[in-house]
Parts: sequence; structure tokens; C-alpha cells
Amino acid sequence: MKRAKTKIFHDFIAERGLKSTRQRDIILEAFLVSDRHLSIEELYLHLRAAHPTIGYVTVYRTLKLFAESGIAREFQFGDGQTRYEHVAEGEHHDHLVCVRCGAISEFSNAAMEAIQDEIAAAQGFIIQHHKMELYGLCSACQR
Amino acid sequence: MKRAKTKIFHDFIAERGLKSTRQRDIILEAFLVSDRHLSIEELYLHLRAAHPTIGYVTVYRTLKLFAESGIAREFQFGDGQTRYEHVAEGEHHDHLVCVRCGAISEFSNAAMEAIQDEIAAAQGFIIQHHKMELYGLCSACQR
DNA sequence: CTTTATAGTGAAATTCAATTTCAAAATGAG
DNA sequence: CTCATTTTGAAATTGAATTTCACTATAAAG
Repeated sequence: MKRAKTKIFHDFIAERGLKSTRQRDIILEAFLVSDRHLSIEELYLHLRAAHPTIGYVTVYRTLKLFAESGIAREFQFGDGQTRYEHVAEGEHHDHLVCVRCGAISEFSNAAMEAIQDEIAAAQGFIIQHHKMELYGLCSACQR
Repeated sequence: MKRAKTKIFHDFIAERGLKSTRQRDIILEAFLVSDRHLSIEELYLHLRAAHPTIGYVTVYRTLKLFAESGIAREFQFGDGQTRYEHVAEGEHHDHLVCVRCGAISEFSNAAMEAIQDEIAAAQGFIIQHHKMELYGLCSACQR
């Protein structure tokens, strides 16, 4: 899985005539090993411990490249930071976001997708993608 | 409807010990008559034609007040601007967003809400609110 | 109808993350 | 190794939201 994404990204780099650099490899490794849903800032700070020479901008640009290559996806939850999550090929899921602790968990539901298609069809709308997030309290934060 | 919201807002102003001002009335009137889903910028520019002395900041603060009073709701679609939409009491709906022309239409679906509740319950999550947007091409933009 | 304490206004300044710029450094094709 | 091209990282810029502050308007009390 991790290996597969590494290959996808390296292939992407090659196809586009881009260069393989030490920084990109380090950032890729850190991203793949990380929790899902990291923001640029979070990944940058995390990396800085072991690699103080890698700049915020490089992390920013590299995450963009991950998104373009298809191994990551950009997300906006309500906190003003752009987050990047891992993408498993073919898989789609939505999110549960805890408004207290910020934890993000995932779910997917075929019935829901079916209803979305019906709704869109009824209005002659062609869906390209969607966003579905449930905000509330995770079980740990209920007290 | 429009009258009802005017009253709700005026009551809110009174309860909070805030003051009724010419600017607030003008902005309220313009908001209620407007298309739904206006951004601060859009409403500000629209107002400026007839009321050049009203500042951006006042529109910004007044829209926030509308949201607090319950007659409006803040929304983030993908375009970097915060938008405000009219709220009908008790009513909830979701959005279809055209990625080409930016048109926003609405729908609501009871079955979908039921599924959301099931999903949350299964994870011991308590939903406070949700966000559901379908992005794609509206019928007018398919060609 | 004043007075006066309080809230509101608007311009300018600030914040905050994202994005761009640019000179120096690294990569890799030949 | 050489050189054209891409990358990098710091600094600058952008764009929207938000805060500050001096001045003005509101409305409650007298």
C-alpha cells in the first residue's frame, strides 16, 4: 500500500519530467507514515524535528504534487487549514468531525451514494464529486 | 416571511441591548431581497451603488449578527469566500454547486438524514450539524 | 428636548494561511 | 563533467477575515 503510493508518485514525477529530490522523498515518507488528515503546518512542524532544513513552502508544494499525482486529496474542514488525506484507489469515504477534539473519522455508505445520484438525476445535475461531513461530538468527548 | 425575519432580527437586537441603526436596516433589507448565498463582498458591492457610505466592515459585522440572530447561516463552498444564506425556521437543506457557473441550488431528503443518524449512532457519535454538497455540472452548463 | 453613557461606524491596520517571487542550489541528460 | 532545467527556501505578496480606534449616532434618563 505504502509501496504502491510511492511508486505512483515516482511514476508521476517521471512522466511530468520533474526531478526526484531528497526533500520530496522525505516528505513522501513522512506523509505516508502519518495520521491521515494532516495540515501543511502540522506536517511541516513534524518534519522539522528530524529535518530542520526543509521549508514550509516545500512541504506546501509537495503536498500539492501528491494531490495532483492522485495519492492525496485536499480537504477543508471548518478550521481554516487545508488538510491532506491519503487516497486509496477507487475507495471513497466521508467524514465525522468532532467539534471538540478535532478528531476525524471516516465512513462510507452505499445507500447514501445512491440517494445522491437520484437527487442529482432529478435536477438534471451531473455529479463530479461531493462533500459530506457530520459535525458533532465523538464518543470520547461526550461527558 | 421577509416580515417575519425582520421581526426576528429586531427582537434579537432589542434583547441584546444593541441599537437599531440606519445601516443595519438597509443591509437587512438588501439581504432579504437578495439571492440566497451572497458573499460579504457581493452584498457590499451591491449595496454600494445606492449607499456608498456603507463600509465593507459594517456589512461584515451585520451579516455576522444575522447569523447569530438565526435569520442567516454561514457557508463555505470551495471558492474562498464565506457566503450567507437565508434560513427558514426549522427547515434544513443541502446544496448542489455547479463547478462551472457557480450556481447553487438546494435539496433536502429525509432518507438521507435518516442514514446519517444511523451512521453516527453506529459510532457513538452525536451529530450537531452536517454539511452535504454535491459538486458537478448543472443542466444549463452541460453542453 | 437635552444630556450622556453606550453602541455603532468606517478607514486603516492586522492577522493568518495560502501562494508567488527570486536568487541560489541541486538534478540528470548528454 | 557541463549545462539547461527544475527545486528549494526565505521573503514578499495576496486575499479574505477580523481587530483597532477615533469619531458618530442612538436611546434612555432626566
